[in-house]
Amino acid sequence: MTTAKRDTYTPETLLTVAVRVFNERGYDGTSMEHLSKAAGISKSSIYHHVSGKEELLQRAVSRALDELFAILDEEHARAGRSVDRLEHVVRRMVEVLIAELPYVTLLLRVRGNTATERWALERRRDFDHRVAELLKAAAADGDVRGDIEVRLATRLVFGMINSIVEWYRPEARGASGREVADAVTRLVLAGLRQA
Amino acid sequence: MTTAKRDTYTPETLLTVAVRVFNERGYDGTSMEHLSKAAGISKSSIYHHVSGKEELLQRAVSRALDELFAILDEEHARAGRSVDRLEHVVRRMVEVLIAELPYVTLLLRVRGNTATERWALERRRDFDHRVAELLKAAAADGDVRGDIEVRLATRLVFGMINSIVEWYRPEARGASGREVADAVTRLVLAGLRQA
DNA sequence: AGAGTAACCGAACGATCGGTCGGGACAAGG
DNA sequence: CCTTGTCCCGACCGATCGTTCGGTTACTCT
Repeated sequence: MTTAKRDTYTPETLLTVAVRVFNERGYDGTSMEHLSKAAGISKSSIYHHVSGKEELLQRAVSRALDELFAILDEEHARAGRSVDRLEHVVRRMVEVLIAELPYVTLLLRVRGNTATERWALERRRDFDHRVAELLKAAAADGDVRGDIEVRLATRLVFGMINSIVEWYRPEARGASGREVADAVTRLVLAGLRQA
Repeated sequence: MTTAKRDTYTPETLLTVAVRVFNERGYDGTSMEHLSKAAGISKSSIYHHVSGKEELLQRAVSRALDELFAILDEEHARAGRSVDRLEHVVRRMVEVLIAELPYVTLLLRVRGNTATERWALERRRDFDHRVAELLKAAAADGDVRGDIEVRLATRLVFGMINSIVEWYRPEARGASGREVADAVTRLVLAGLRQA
């Protein structure tokens, strides 16, 4: 029983199209008409696969959040010196962000207009706090410079990492995911580590 | 002839309200009904002051762009060693971003759905290129590390700076504008400068 | 007081929004 | 062959979109 169906849409394949359009036009700027044009099926047919526009958003941001939270469960993020665990998390965040680029992009742009968006914002805050605690622990160990506030540094580092979604394009072979992860890790840790 | 009118709206004061709402709900997610509620006047009254929704966006992003471009004309951005001019521009970008927070926030979120948005994106790209050339010159002087591509570093630095709009709130006395500018400049330059 | 005008309003415009509905095309299984 | 269920469609729903319009209020100037 292999998946030998006709080339028809599933909720997953439809999501791929929807997320692309959401990122191009913004979630609010995307109508179901836009989605139907991009998917090549009628507007009403979309409702055969998903309950509506918001379910597509929910599926997309959930996927991104799950991948990000999974980083914190990895071995190198749980054991070892705090500053090294932080380095691992930073590197993996960049890698996940690039591997799941459209989904993370959408996640980082939600504004909180609907219940789904507010739920996503809340989970994002949870994740941020977990990483902030890592940086705080590294500071307590004396492994990062003391002349920049931990809270401020966390936000700036997140800002740099998250900004990748604004310019990274996998098709344009400017820099591979690994190269970007290297550069970010080097730049951030060089700026943070105790001289 | 001082401006001793009644407390009535002008295009400028209306813009202040509109930009606030745009940032809360997103431009596409904001209806003229939302604006009228926030401004305390009727929907149709808004059209007495401005030609429509898009003019408000145009005024806002123009203001942000003008302030940013003005940085490049400042003396410290035009004379001296490239790496020092870069440091000055980075610091001033943070300061302008904080001083004109709502306007720059809106600018950084345009997606390109309308002609106005596409024009804003183009001017932003111009600004980015100007700063990238500064970093390139500093690299040619041997003042910044050579193991990170200039193009990549530019984008990451812009990412860190621009991310400030996502969390900085002037009313919450967490860190003053100057403190943030200090931290960013230190973090960025420590990561960039040749060891 | 009267004229002029800036500021504002409620009602309504056509267009588009997200979503619903009844039914048709088509492949699979008997 | 006929049923069954998946997949899809055009037509349409009430609501809301950005915008327009005719008209009223309220302030300024003479």
